[in-house]
Amino acid sequence: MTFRHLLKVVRELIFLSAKNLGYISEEREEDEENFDISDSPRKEFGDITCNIAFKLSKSVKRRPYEIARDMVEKELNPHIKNYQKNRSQISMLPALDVLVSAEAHPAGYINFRVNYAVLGRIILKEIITNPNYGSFDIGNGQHVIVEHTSVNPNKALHVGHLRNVILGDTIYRMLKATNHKTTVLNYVDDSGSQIADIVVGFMFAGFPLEPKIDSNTAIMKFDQYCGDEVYTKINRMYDIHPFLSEKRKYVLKEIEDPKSAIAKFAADITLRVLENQLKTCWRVKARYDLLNFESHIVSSGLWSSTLGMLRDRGLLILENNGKNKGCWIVRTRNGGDVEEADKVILRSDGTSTYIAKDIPYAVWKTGLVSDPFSYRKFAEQWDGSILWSSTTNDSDQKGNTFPDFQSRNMTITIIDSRQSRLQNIVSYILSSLKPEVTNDKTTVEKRNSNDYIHMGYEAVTISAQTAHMLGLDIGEREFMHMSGRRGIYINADYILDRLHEKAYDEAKKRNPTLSENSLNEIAEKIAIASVRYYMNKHDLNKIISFDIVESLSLDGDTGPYLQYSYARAQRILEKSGQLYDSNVEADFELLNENSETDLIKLLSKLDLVLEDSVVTLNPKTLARYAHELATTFNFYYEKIPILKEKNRGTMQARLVLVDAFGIVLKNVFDLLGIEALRRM
RNA sequence: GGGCCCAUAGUUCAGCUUGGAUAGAAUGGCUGCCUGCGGAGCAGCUGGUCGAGGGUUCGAGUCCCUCUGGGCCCGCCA
Repeated sequence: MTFRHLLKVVRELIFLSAKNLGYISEEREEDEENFDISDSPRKEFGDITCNIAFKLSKSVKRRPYEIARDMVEKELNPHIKNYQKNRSQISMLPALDVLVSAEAHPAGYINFRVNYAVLGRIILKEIITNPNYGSFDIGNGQHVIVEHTSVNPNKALHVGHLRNVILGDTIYRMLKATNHKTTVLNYVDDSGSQIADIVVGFMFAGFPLEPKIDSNTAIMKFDQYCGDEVYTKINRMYDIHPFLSEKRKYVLKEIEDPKSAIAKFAADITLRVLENQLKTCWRVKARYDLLNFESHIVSSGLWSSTLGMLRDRGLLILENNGKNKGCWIVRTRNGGDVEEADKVILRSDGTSTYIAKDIPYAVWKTGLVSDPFSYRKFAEQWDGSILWSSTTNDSDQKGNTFPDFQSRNMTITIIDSRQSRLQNIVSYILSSLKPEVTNDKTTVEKRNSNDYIHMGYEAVTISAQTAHMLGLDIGEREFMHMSGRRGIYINADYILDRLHEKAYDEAKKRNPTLSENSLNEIAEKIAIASVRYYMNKHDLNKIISFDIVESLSLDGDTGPYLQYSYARAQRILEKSGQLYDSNVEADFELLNENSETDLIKLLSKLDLVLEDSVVTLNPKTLARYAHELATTFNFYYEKIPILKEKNRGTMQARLVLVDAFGIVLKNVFDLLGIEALRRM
């Protein structure tokens, strides 16, 4: 019995009442079901509110208030008062005793009041006894592929990448909690020109293979060294030293041949950078199931077989005229009303464009081809799971049994919205390749719209203030876009380290006797919570203007604030010692303060919130809920004494509430990838 | 020129999907609250022509249209 069930029961009750009074006729049932049941915006309007009277007033030709009053007096209140009699008509009937009354508000709403003694008893008991409270079945075991991160392996992650990693990992956690089978992919573009840049830097521009170690600074991570030093500098050197540009072309060509010495060197570098990048991803508690290497798409034959398939279906066409003469292209003006330029897939010299490898990859993901890859174990991750890697060397997979990575249900690709156009093209190609299921229209519609989802989000930019701090001139602009090539970005580990230091200082102030180890452990968890909450709480369609000063704050609407409210609750439970026994029945009628019933109501909404977040693929909703939980509890904490309460029964009931709050918040933490702390 | 996205308090953002009752946080500024369950907190004050103009509606921050300002994309770059 959660708030979701409660809303459902109220809906049934309203619907039944409206029908009994003739407001809704049998034949128009479907149209008339379009009314809202939701929680009331303000306490004085009760707990649950319904706008059906507004919706009916047109067809019934009476004023909303009259309809509302009629329903309340003749049907709703009698039902609520005598709910026992109506067992046969209303399902889930235990819920009816959760309602106290209905009333018609002069504005036209029907407002219901909830019996918190009953709701509290049901919901708190459920929370305390069910460790998975909040998780429920939306996915029905459906297999969903989530691709995220996919950072070119020539640089360290910056805060923009962090948004991708964290959003992706949170989506994975949400899907898992709602009974989806999940496979998380990380695509490694190991054959692009950015790799060539690094190789040129090492082999022809004299960059040492190991970063220089300053006497007083820590060793620079290799991925950071490649990105900060080699990549940005080599890009400036091309203009000055034309011979390096020549070398770049040469390297690019050599990389294509897996047996060449340069290809092997490039592969070593790629692997080293990748391992460094993964450390950062793992640090923020992301995890993956599989690494897909771009080069394997070619060497496995997936590339050529997909090309063949596209040609056979007439999707890939050799252009004979115009500016694209001699290229193999996809005509992207689908549907007729959108006029777009055709997209070149193969250049006239036979080489492939940037989007090209995305197509076979998407085809592979959605299971439109049988799996051409072999797999090997790449690493064991922090959560104990195996990270696999694609390989084209069959001997690698000897004795390995690996999961089925392809999904025939749904794939979600998380890339920032600058890639929207390309993702639309990929999606269009996939839907054209898909076997038609013409006998079931809804299936076709559902498949085409839901199968391949691009989850886009806006970029993380550098705020004006931070840009000034970094000595960047941005004129009158309010923010500045990051650029890997130009070396304009804020390193992810750098931000995490600063947060760690700050959290360490704060924790030491409060816990002077704790060991260094414990303090560092706490500081790290606070740093991660801070950055994960920050990335999750923003709207996907909004640019994040990243400000270093503001992002280092540990107060207010931040991850640490959430952790703090959890720690407070745990300290109460800890101190209660023998006084609290979660197995003992409590008298929940004693929880009648507003601050208590507000909290109970909020706790009962977790599954509603989770459902909303999953259906709309929007972690923000969950993050906001976590914050609301924390503020509601903090208010309660300040206002109501618990351990100092004289009445043992009241104390017991309050302790149950505190315990339940902790469990719910921790479950939300698990979804957001934040660690709960008992002490900080 | 075409497409996508954004505009709400000094600042950073919720609320818009599904229209409804007095537009919410955080932060900043000012003011209170620790011998009390942890002050990484709580309370109060301050602060809003919801970018502009039309339209739909009994009712628009929310839906539709136009405009303005800003960002991104539109390559045989990646």
